[in-house]
Amino acid sequence: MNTKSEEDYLKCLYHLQQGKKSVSTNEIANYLSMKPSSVSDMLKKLAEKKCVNYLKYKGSSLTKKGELIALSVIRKHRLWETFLVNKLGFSWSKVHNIAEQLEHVNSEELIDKLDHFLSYPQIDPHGDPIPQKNGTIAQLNQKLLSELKHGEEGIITGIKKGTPSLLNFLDQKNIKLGDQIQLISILEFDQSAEVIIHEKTINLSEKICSNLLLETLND
Amino acid sequence: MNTKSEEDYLKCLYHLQQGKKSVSTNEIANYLSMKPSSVSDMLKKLAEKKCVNYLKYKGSSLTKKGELIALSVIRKHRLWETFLVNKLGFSWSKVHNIAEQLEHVNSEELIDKLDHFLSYPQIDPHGDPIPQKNGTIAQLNQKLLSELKHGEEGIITGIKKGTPSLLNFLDQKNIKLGDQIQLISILEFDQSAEVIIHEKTINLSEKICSNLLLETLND
DNA sequence: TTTATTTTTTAGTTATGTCTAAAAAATATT
DNA sequence: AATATTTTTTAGACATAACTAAAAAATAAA
Repeated sequence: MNTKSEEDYLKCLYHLQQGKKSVSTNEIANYLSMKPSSVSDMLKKLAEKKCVNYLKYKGSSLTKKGELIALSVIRKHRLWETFLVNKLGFSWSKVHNIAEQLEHVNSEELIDKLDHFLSYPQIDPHGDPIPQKNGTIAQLNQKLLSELKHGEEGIITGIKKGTPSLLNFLDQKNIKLGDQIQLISILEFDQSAEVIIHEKTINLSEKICSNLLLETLND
Repeated sequence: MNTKSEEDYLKCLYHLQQGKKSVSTNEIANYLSMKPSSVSDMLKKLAEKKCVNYLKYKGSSLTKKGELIALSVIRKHRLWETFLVNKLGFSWSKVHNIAEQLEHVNSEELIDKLDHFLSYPQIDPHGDPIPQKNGTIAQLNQKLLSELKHGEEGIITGIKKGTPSLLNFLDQKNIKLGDQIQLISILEFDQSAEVIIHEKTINLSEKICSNLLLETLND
């Protein structure tokens, strides 16, 4: 098993590594609000555990083993965030710190059952993909609601052009960032959309659909 | 804030103190599987934080402050156990270790919302009372289902005389320890009972009712 | 009541994970 | 290419919370 601290470093490395081949000690220190000397120590330790590739003075990267651990922590984090928002009614923006704690609770059965309880979500309320148990993680696309195909679904992650009247409308309908939305059909005569949100079907005008940004799964 | 370790000691002291005025260092060490010397150190520390009354060589007890902390940890533990059993479908007997971890997650808002999500339960799946937010904790009674008043409810915590046919019947109806059950009415002609369990109303014979042990709230 | 036993505490050690300060390596500047 | 600057590592210190071993206090037995 890994300590909370080790898990935090691996997760950090995963996030910083995106696109690059290696991450510098200073970057990690900065991200975790720690001193570079502390980071050196931990990198040495994680290298011994075969979780990171570490070359003195040359930066570090996750091994396959380290990556799988990082993904499992991210999986737990994002499942808990989904739970906090969808089941407990937390707002999208207040769940991070709590999920930071919950992600370190150690029980595979707990996560399996939580995943089931949440109906195997693939995107968290921030619109980030939830890694699967086997470590695969979906690539997401940002799309407008108006660009969705019938049946396709996504998580609301932004508004293209946020006029007060649009924000007001969304607020009144209780449509928020992090909400899941599924396109059912588009009516021909006015291009308005039938969508399912909050487990209810409603109709949204073309103008609204072309202003709602979604994160969607790749097909 | 208190460390996980401090919380474990306070909780332990709460449990060991029931009925007594003070608890010996050895008892605590034994309960927590630690060496008495470690316990002495921690008691000194908790005494400085005004959480325990500690007299060298004379044993220790919780202060009011320490008791409130202990009760809040126990509250978290029992709410999480209720969640694990009632929402995630864990069996009664497998939740303790997970709740041991979850009880140290620190967020008042999380616990408030969890409490609401669970509909403010008063008894956990083991039949133990859940402390309220203000630190009050109900006294429970053990009763037979047949002794309940109309509308009264309880948690199944045992079977008086467990014949194979009774166990078989309960198993077949999926009635388990930790399940909540509410008495609706008793039919006059055969003394059988209408009860609500698993959100459904069913009828149980007098013989079954007089063999099911429940923990119930005091009136 | 003196001695033996048990309990508890103190003193010193260890592992984890942080820190500061100084040294070493890598990178940038002249 | 030599020097200056930045980055990274090493070395040593500290807090937490455990440990072992030895000393001190309390309790039990002779």
